Amino acid sequence: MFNFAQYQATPYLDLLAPESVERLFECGRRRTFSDGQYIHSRGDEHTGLSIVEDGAAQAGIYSTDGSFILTSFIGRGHTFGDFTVFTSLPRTHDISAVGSTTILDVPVERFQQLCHEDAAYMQALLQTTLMRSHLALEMLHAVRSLPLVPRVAKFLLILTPAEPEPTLRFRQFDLASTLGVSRATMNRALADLEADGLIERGYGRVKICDRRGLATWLNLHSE
Amino acid sequence: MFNFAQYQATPYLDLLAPESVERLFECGRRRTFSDGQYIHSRGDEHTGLSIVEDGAAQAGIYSTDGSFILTSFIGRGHTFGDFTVFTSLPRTHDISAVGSTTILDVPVERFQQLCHEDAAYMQALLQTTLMRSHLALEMLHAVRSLPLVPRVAKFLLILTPAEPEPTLRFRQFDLASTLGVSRATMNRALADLEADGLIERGYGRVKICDRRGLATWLNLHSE
DNA sequence: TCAAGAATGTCAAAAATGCGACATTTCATA
DNA sequence: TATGAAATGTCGCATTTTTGACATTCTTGA
Repeated sequence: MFNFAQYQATPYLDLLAPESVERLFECGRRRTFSDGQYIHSRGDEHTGLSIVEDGAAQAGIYSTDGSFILTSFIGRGHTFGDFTVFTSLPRTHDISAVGSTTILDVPVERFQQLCHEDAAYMQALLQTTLMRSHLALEMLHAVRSLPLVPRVAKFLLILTPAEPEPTLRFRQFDLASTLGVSRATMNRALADLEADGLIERGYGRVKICDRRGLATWLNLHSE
Repeated sequence: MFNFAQYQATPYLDLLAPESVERLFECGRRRTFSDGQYIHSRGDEHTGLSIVEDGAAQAGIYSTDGSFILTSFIGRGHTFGDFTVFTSLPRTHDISAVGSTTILDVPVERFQQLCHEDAAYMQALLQTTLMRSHLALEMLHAVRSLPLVPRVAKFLLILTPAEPEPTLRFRQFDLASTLGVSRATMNRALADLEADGLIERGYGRVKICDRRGLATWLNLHSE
């Protein structure tokens, strides 16, 4: 259910039976977005559960200086906006599409009704939420206790999607903001990891060459 | 449901109807702990949902150097161990009692059965989990984007319980580890906040004099 | 294909933080 | 109540990181 070595949560849709997914699809409204397009902003009052049907999305917060602080990568089958369904929180993050993306929006009342009819919807949501919460806590712990390079490694493992390719399409500037360090420092850390053959730096992207190898390296260097 | 100014999540028990709480109490086994006593450790395979019936607990991770990195304060009515019920994760944090504390342990199967009988148990759990997840993400964002003093302020707001008294019984050394800074730096930051009359430093404790004032101060200084 | 914009790689000076040390204060308890 | 242990307050000095700058490389679109 939870793959430690991969540092990735199981998508919501993968926790539901195929027929439940089918029913969910019937309740939602589809919207498509092109690469980089805004899906919604932090502070929006618009409620509802959103599901990535195809493509992917990024959740984070834009700073005033133009940098983007990434919080999570939302792959196919994952949800966002769950906060708005079960608490009275507004949207807490800026979400934008990564590649051509289809989002399924399920209105709050409709989703709550589904949960009422079949507890599996809520249980699956609780499961992904717990896993993602765990990952957030792991990031929090990393940022406070790990030295620079392992810290970067851990963030890369958590934030980089396994599918469709293990690449984070991010400028080093944004990656630096995401870790709370400067671009120069991030560059040095990435150079270190690249020297060990664990990642590859590209123009506007970082590729994890060997996910398992990086995880192993991290275990060796996190104590 | 969620008090922004207070940065505190609603306890699980407060989200349940009194009769539901009653039933839950009948399913669990009570254990009492004295101040500082271990409840369980990170890595434990022991499963089950734990609820703070009386007193309080701290969740965090012990470092090899003896410092304690606090992740959350678990007040009366809050749960922990939720990970073990709905995912296959082991215990992810070290938990210890704060003051004289009574814990209610509900076995996994028993709790799952309750959820099956009444969806309210799961919904309430989902709600607190989402709120706490939100707080974790806020801490994560703070640690990456805020300057030292506001960062300390935000952590104090999130980690310090409102009840029974707004005091964090922590050495500056541990507080420093929790924020990922040195004791000297923490001391300077606390001195700053104290000079503004927002907190009071004590021996082994930090007191928030004016919670609302601190929140207001934070809003002014977090951009 | 080429030029302009954008991102990376790198350096030196400045700033912030960590580290170790030590005096002082507070607390627990003998 | 006296004493030792524990925690705080502070001070230089060493180290790391940031900042700003600039050359280089890569990408995109005219």
